[in-house]
Amino acid sequence: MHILTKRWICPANSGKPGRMIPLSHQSPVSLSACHLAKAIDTIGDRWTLLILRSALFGVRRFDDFQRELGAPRTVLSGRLKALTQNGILEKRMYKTEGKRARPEYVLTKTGMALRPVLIALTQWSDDCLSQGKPPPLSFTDAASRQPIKVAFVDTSGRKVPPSQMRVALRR
Amino acid sequence: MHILTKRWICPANSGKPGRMIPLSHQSPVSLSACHLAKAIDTIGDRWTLLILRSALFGVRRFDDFQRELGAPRTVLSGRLKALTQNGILEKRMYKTEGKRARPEYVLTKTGMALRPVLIALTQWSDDCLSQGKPPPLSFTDAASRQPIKVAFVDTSGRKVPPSQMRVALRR
DNA sequence: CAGTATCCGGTCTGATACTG
DNA sequence: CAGTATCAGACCGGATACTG
Repeated sequence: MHILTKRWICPANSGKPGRMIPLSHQSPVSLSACHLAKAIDTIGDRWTLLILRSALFGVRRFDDFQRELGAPRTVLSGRLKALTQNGILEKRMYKTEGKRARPEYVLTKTGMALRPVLIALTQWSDDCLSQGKPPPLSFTDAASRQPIKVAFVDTSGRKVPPSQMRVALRR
Repeated sequence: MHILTKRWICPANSGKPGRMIPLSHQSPVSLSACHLAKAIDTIGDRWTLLILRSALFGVRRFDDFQRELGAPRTVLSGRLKALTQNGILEKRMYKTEGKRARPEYVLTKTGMALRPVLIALTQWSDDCLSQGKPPPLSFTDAASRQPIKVAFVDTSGRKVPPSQMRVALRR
């Protein structure tokens, strides 16, 4: 039916018709087999994303999430449970001197691995959504103090321009 | 109250307590001023994200989206309208020889700029969510044919390890 | 604190049908 | 095709209260 017969290639879209992603009537991968779709099912929800935002900023306690997000407690409870079950947050007991233990929700390794996603989203917002407003946060390299961006890199660690990126169906 | 008094620094979390993001009771940026929160409000919704997934794979027509996603037509209609109003999709008329014009929804430059976000999400899913299942898609450099990853880079285009990344509040 | 329980009005979802 | 119309039911948002 289309390009997929041999191998599915997705060039960059520069706005010029010739370089546009070719029209297709169906994605190359079914929703049920698509890893991206699975990720969307797991964290692609407004409250869940807002919780992850706060978590990346160091928020860990139920009432801190609740106060900051203004989410109904029942909803927050449900989302934290789901994130815990999916291995993105870990619920653990935090004990301080003299006080009794309290639960806290901490990002697991899997949860921390979402950082590039959320930072890429932040930079998209900085670049495309904010009309003139300067970004309140800056991301920098600890050593050089230069600004950091999210971008495509090859195996040697060199930046690859988006126009050079190709998507192919695994054989 | 916490680290924010001087400058807010967010080191990497390697799982070891000493390197964890410090506990905070509140994010350094209010929800209303946060660019990330704005992005979440704009596209942080299951159907919207699934629509963007299909759009990046070249789907452009109403019924193609509907068939692939199984979304209620009313919902799909609403999401496409919102994405168009937010400048992420452009609704335009596509005319083919002899047939009458039909509408199609094409990613704008702003929409295409979401590609790193969705590819980062795909790679997160590949790395953390898929139990053994190999990813159905591969992302490569057109020239070298090497695999491509989403990562942090500095201004010189060199990859920066996540542990070197710092977040600071703009003064 | 950290939740669970309950209630209510509203929006979203899902299914099906209908129109230009 | 590309939508709008309609409708029942689920889920959400907001409030408040209760418990360990």
